Parts: sequence; C-alpha cells; structure tokens
Amino acid sequence: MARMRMPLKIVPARSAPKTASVGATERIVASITTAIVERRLMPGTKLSEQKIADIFQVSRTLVRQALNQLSRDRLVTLNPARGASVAMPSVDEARQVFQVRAMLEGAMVRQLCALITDRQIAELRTHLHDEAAAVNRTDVPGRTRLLADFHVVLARMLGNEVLAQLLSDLLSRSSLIALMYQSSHSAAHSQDEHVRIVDALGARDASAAARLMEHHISAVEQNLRLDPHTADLFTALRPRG
Amino acid sequence: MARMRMPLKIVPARSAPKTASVGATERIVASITTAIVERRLMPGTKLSEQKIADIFQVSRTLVRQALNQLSRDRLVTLNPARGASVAMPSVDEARQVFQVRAMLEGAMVRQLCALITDRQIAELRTHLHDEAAAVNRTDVPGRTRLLADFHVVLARMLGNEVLAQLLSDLLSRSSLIALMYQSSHSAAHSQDEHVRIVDALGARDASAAARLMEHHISAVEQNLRLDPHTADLFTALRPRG
DNA sequence: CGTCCTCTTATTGTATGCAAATATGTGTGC
DNA sequence: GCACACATATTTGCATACAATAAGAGGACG
Repeated sequence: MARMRMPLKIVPARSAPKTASVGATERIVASITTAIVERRLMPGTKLSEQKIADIFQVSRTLVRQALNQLSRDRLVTLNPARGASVAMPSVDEARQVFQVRAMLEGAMVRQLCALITDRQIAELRTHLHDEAAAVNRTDVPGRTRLLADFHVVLARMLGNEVLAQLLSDLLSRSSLIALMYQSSHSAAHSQDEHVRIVDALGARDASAAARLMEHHISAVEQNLRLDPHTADLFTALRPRG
Repeated sequence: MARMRMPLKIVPARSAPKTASVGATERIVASITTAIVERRLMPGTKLSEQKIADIFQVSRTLVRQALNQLSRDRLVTLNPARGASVAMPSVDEARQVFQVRAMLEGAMVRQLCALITDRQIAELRTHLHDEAAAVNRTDVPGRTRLLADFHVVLARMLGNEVLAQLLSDLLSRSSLIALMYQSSHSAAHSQDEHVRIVDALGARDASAAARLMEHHISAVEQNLRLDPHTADLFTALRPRG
C-alpha cells in the first residue's frame, strides 16, 4: 500500500552504520525528537507503533521503548490502549516550563559570572557568530538548534551535567511549545538578546546577566499566542487523520 | 557475608488490588523507588530482571519498562548487556544535584513569598508538625519522606506541576546520595531549618527565605562525606553479591 | 603453580505471537 | 434520514521464545 496517509516524516536518523549497534532504541528516540523539534511532526500526530517499526525496520518492542522514553520527556503523550501521539502541551504547562526555565537559567548565569573564563567568553562569541549566520541564511532547523544549544552551552560551562541535561529536556519542550503556540518572537530578536547576555557575562555583571536572561525567556513566553482563543483554535484544527 | 544472595527486599507495594489494572509498570517503579529511598536497596545492588519479574509475578517485559523509567530518573544505571543495578552517584553528580536544587529552590521560595496565602502557610505549619512528630518517634522512612515532601509541597503551592515533578526527581536522587555518602546532617536539624524557612515565608521576607533555603540545601550537602577517601571506601565495600 | 583458552551457563536484547481493547463499517429499526 | 447496535478489523498490552552477549568454571599447556 502506497500509504496515502501522511508518510510520517521520520527519517531513520543520520544512519552512521555503527549507530545501530550502540543502541537501536536511542536512534529512534533521537530521530523522533529531532523530527518534532524540527517541526516535521505536528502536535497531535498519531504515532502508530507498527508504522514506526516498519520505518526503522525493527520490531514493535524497540519502538515501544522509544515511545516510553519520549513520553517521559513529555514530547509524546501515551493514551492507555489508544496509542502514542505527539504531545500537545497545555497553556498552563507552557507557562510552567518557561517559569522553571527563568528560575533555573537566571540563577545559572548569576553563578556563571563568577566562574567564567575569557576563553569561555570567546567560545560563546563563536557560538553567537554561528547563530547569526544561521539566522541570516534563514536556516530554520539550524537556527532553532543553535538558539537552543546556547542555553545548554551555558550550563556545560558551569560544569554541571545534571543542569545541562535538565535544561536540554526543558528546551525540547520549549520547542514543541513554540511550535504549538506559533511564536511571534523572531529568531533575530532572540539572537540579539543572546548577544547582550554574553556581553553582560563578559563584563562579569551578574545581576545584569540574570536580568537579561530572565527577560529573554520572559520575552519568548510573552510572544507565544497563549490566549485561550488561539489555543482552542489549534485544538479545533488539530490533524484528524 | 550473611545473607548470601540478599533476597531483594522489594515488596510489591501497598497492593491496592485495583492498582494492578491502572498500571502494572508503575507499581514496579513505585516499589523499587520507595525501596531505594527507604534504604532497603543499597547502591550497587544488582537488579536481575527475572528475579524482579518473579517477585511481581509479571513477565520481564514489564520489569524492563520499569527499569528503563528508573534509569531515566537516575535511580538505577543500565549497563548494556550487563543488566541494571541501583545507581551509585558520583561525587560530582552529588554536588551538581545539590547545586541545581539550590538554584531551583532558592528562586522558588523567592517567588512563593509574593504569592503565598495565609491558608497555605497554615498548611505548611501542619506539615512541619507532622515532620516533627516523625522525627521525635524516630520513624526513619516516614521522616525521610516528609522531609523530602516539604520541598515538593512548596513547588505545588506555586501551582507549578512541572517544577514539582522536576524537584521530585531531584529529591529521589538526593535520598540516594544521602544514603551513599552517609549524611551526618541530623533529621532534627533539617526539620528546624524547615521551620525557619516557613517563618520567613510567613513574614513574606523573600530574600531571607531564599537565603535560608539555599543555606539549608548547602548544609545538607556540606554534611555529606564527599571526600574522595570515603567515596573510595564505599566503592571498596560495595556488595559484591 | 599460574595463566590462558574454551566450554558451559546465566542473563540480557530482540522478535514474534496471542489476547484484549478500541475504532470502524454495516445494517436495521425508528 | 438519523441513531443505535452488532460485527469486523486494526492496534495496543503482555508474555513467551529465541538469539546474542558476557560471566564463570574447568582443563590444558607453559
């Protein structure tokens, strides 16, 4: 069957041939995650176990494992006996995610000011350069990834893997939220705010850095269409099929 | 070694007979989690799939799902092809967990000061009362749970489920860490610090509350035996079942 | 006597099969 | 023409069976 049913735009990941050996499940998780973050899978899309299994040429067992992991990341929701689908974060959840991010990342940059080295500042500026390049050439997947990575890079510079991991999860959720509630916050604007944050870090101005970071996250949140009206509209139009 | 083979002290959870229907996997996760938090499972203990499956009278499939979830909570580590065992958080990981908690919870109480109601303060005092009771009657599992719940209750009062969930995970890890690095921080001392935090919240003194909370978490961390010496000693003595 | 190799055994990783629940399609009655 | 009920088909939930990998025991050789 030619599958006229929307072919589930999940590409089996950059198949480094060795990737399969280290972890077949992880490959599936990574593929679906990037598919969601890169907006190839819309919220609410049904994720049939068998179809995914066919795509990756594995059994449903591994797909189930992957979907379970993804559900713990809140990127997919598991309806008992009714299957998995790409998560549709509620307005409340969206606000909460951004609130947590503001708390975490505000404190993070505050601490970072005391510890960051000139070398690390230089690395950040390189990252900013890459961001700007991606924004200018309107490379949507690339700029999305880089803009998110910025926050994780900061966490890594604190030498805190736990924080980095946590933030990474929150950023994936943020991507899904931004996709769901059509952010009007331009990538260029975000990138500019990143520059200012790095400037404050370079000046070792802890309170300025924290203020800028909290403002940045708040700005992204404010530019979401979190009005009940739009949210219901999305629900109404959600892909049935 | 007494107890050759150590019979895997996992009790199949308070078996509300209906619990099985809503989620067999969750019952296993909950049982193992509480077993770890209540110190019936020591770090490093091997968790054989088949044995657990026998205990819960289910197939290995469900046990694997449970172990996967637990590994994402960092309560168990999964060695590929070598099975699961109760996690042994490194010193670095321990420090990072407490650093993240300090960041999150400091910001949390700061925000909470602006929003908390008198009714909620009263609820907190009730909780403190329960804590004190558990401490006085040296109810170790109960006081451990209550002292941890205190932090989650604060998150819930912010109305932020995302934060509550995150903190809940971090607190489980903290329990495991405290168990691993023999905390010398007395429960009574912790309880006293909780009282002072609630006092600050009652006075709506945001900076005092934040300072006390950060100090509290830092105090718990400082009282861990995080010296490399002791850590190695633990490694040396780890149960070689 | 110690070390290395091989064979055995136990445990994990993956796939498949079967039962249960749900969604779908058809027909009948009103 | 619409709604409800029954039958069918698809999909999930769970268990079991098989394959692959690693640990351990035993023996042979140096």
